[in-house]
Amino acid sequence: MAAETKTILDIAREAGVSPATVSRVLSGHPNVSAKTSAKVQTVVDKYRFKPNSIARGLLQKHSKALGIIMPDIKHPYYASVFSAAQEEARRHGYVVQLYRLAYNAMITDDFANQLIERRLDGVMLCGGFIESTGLSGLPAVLTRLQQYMPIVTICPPIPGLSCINIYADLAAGLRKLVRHLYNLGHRRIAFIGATAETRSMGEREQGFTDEMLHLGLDPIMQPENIHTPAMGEQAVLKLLSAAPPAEWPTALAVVNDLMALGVLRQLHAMGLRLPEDMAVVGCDNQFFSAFTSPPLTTLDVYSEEHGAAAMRQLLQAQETHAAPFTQTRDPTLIVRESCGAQLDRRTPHPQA
Amino acid sequence: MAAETKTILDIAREAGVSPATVSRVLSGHPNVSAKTSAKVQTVVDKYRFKPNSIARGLLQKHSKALGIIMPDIKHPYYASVFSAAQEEARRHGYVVQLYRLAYNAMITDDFANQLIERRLDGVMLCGGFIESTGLSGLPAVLTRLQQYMPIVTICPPIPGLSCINIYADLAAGLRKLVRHLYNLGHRRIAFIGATAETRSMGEREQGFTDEMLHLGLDPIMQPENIHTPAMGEQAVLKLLSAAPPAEWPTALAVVNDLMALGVLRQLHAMGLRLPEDMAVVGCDNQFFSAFTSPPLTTLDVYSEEHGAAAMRQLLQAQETHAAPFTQTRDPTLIVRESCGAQLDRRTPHPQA
DNA sequence: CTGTTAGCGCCTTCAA
DNA sequence: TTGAAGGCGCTAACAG
Repeated sequence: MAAETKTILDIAREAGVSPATVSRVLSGHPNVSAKTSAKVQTVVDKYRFKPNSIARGLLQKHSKALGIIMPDIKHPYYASVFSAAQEEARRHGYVVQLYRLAYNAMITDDFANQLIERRLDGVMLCGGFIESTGLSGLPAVLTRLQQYMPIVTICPPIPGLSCINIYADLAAGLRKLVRHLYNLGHRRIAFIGATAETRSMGEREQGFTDEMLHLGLDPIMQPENIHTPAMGEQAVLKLLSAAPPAEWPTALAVVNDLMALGVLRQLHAMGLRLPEDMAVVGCDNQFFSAFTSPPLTTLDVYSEEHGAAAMRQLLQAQETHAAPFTQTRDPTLIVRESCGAQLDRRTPHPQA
Repeated sequence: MAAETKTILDIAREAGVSPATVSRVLSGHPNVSAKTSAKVQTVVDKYRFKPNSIARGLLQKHSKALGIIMPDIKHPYYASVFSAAQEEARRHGYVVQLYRLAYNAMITDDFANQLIERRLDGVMLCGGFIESTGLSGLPAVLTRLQQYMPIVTICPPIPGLSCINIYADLAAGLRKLVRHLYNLGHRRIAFIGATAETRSMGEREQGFTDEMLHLGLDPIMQPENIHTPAMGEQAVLKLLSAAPPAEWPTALAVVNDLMALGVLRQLHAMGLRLPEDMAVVGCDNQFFSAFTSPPLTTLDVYSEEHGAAAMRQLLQAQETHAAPFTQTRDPTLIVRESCGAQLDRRTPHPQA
């Protein structure tokens, strides 16, 4: 391929100038006479010459490439973050590279080395092992990586690591959700998908439990480590078969909208009317959440805004060695029909 | 950042050998004595030295980076393709960069130049303008790009362009879908989302129409250029308000599952029972399609398989200048409940 | 087995 | 305003 790619030297020769001059016109350097510039431009156009950005990068010590590390681009949450981040990077002349890191995979030294060898200009981390609560060398690896390039994370702050950090306060979000259900008359509320394995999931659970206790209610927990639609179905089955219908919760808070997909389906399959017989709320406000039946009440967690903001900070961190900081925001409650908010309030919901 | 990055020269000096020797141990070259190798390795480890892959690339004339061009990574179809392609590339030591190209945006010379300047080792194109049916300089731009790097496309073949090409035969898929509905007793079937703007969408429409005519039925078309859930809602509204209920179609074939999301919702909102009052089928078999209500009968189009296969071909095309070829496959019918296949066949569906 | 030499393609002083 | 020279960090001959 690229059979006989011309170099800046070829162009210079043919234009009868020095390579330095060609370099100058290529980069729009001011000190070139209009005549010389035109002469060079002609040859450049003739061969559609494209300077080798790799060679340029070698000299200027940058790759104009940023890494994005996430567990699964097929998950709509990550897709949103990635998409917004890519667009922001592009606007600044950078390309993004995706590095997949499985949900349960540690960032090994080898993994970090890849990023270093590629001389990335920065790295954005989102989800996956970054969120692990387990003991690990995570802060150490990232601190080392950070000596080579700026890092920004989209997740609750990592203890022991100081870097730019942006996230949605999911605990606050879950509190909103619980309060909302409470105001609708619900007293027996279950949380589906509880897990302490990752911090962002742990935060949801914490927010739920805190608010329940605060309201004097007994939190009903249905733990699950995996939050797929299929697990949502199973979780409902387990939860509801553990008690007689009279003792069932009247509302279900699901750890995320993806899992809620399965919850809704299972509830339908059991012949329950939604939201009359059972209210359901989710979290993440995915593209499909307005189109479930019934449409899902959920939490907007600003995936795109955070992806773009994180990228902006990363770009900025390269120039100004800005001090690490944490930025957080409370999710917004999106009320649709699955919570039953539109039901006639004069017929109060059956209470515990 | 990267305060005082060591170079191979520093390592060589400290180890008391030549840079060439360091290079050799780094790349596992055989001709190095165990003793020297160990000596060098010690110094390498001491400084956690990472060779600059950019510099290496400059010499070896490769970037070990591949470009993936698609319109919207948030769309689950593209996310699947991208995800599988990334994984395949990674396994071969390559990174992938995402280049977004809006649905209706032409691949300009500038866009192609970016790829060339980055000295990508190959490019994969999927969806978007690549699929445009309009007159355009598309083959010209891509043919030029192809002089610099191998190209593989995932879409129906582009007239005037010769490159590796992988795709699912959507026309054949739609024929399957229509026949399936026909066998279930449906005679009035509408196609929602018809458009000739892109070839892959045009193929779906063509397959639908062909099979309807073949069966002696009158194809009912509801054209739409945009295939989002929201447009699905509107399309149903338009279609059904154009005729009295007695003349409504009994089945709807929707151009893709995303749009079907809105179709299902609107049908629910109108109080129709699904699939009894109206059968619905989609296309693409997205992750959510098994969890709609009712679960959607659809077509598997091998997004992941094709993403991985395309990447494999791209990698291979670099070494062996393999001749361009086209590979296609018929989508698989995925029967779920939205088509009514599980309904009691003894009570035949109301006929036209 | 190891070192020397010569660049990869570009940019950036420094002189002219 | 322009050119010459040196080097970014690495590897691939070619000697030894």
